[in-house]
Amino acid sequence: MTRRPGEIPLLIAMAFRVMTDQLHAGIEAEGREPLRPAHGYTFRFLLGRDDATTVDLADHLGVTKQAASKIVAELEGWGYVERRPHPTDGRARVLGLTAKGRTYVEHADELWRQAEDRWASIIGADRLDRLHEDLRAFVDASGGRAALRPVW
Amino acid sequence: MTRRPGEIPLLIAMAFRVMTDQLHAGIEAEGREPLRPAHGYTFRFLLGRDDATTVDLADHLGVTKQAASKIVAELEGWGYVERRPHPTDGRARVLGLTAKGRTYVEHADELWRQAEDRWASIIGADRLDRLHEDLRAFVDASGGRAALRPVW
DNA sequence: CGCATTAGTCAACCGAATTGACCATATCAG
DNA sequence: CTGATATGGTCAATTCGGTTGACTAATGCG
Repeated sequence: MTRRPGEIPLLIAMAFRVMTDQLHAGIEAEGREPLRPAHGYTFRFLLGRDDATTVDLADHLGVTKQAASKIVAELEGWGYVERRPHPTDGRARVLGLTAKGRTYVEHADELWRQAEDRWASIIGADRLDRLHEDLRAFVDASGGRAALRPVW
Repeated sequence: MTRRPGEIPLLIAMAFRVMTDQLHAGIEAEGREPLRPAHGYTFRFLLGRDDATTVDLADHLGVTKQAASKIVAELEGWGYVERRPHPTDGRARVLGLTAKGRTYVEHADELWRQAEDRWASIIGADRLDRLHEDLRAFVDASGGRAALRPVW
């Protein structure tokens, strides 16, 4: 088969767009704060670790600590995230999800599941699983953790 | 298999990042103008049609006509694109690739091929083909042509 | 102890988009 | 044919999300 070169990245960009748009539509319909993908990735990051600082988040997102700090401030203002003093380091603040934050993540997971299910219903769950593996393999092989950043 | 919900979009974003970064590295190494993804998509769009106006491009990219106009102006300044008067519509200008623009596209195709080959060498060409189909199926089923826009 | 490093903030700036106002040409209804 | 409306394009101001740079305060290693 002859793939047109450059088509895969284009399709990837579009697929990402479609999925996030679907999620975003779901969120907006609920009259929620204007949460952006970066916020979602922040939630997911904080779920995993309970000792993360703003600098850690910045590193994870692939942005400067100032930018990460802004994001955190926003989320804190909306009550999704809280900053607690670090137990041992007087300079640092430990980030954590509030109850509201955790509730939101569960809700978002449901929406993601729906988006993924839509895709699965088109190509089949097994192929979606394989696609998942292939994406993972490519990303892992390419330095493991690509910056998440704005994409153009 | 239990996929973690929300992981696929994350991986998609990362995969896109990785591919475009690889391409960008190739371009930059050649001391070329700072071409961005939007420029690439513009080239690809103009290759297909020879009667496109700035408004058409804006629609394709999913941005305002002002934004598209800036992109075109930039590309025109670098000699990749030219604006000719529209044969029948006195307001409009027809966009077209210059020889330099077409040469560039061929070159970019080569770089894309390389990026895709890298992926194929990891997961196998047949799986990449299938992945390509699956992306296409999803995008087509979701309104066919998602806006290309900034992705977060 | 002293000095380089690090977490975080404040402020200025930047790039790439947006909105809004506008002009000139096209198109359509009467 | 003419007048109203829609459309392609430009100019200017603003917005948004990020960056760079300078700084403070706490850390931790020699």
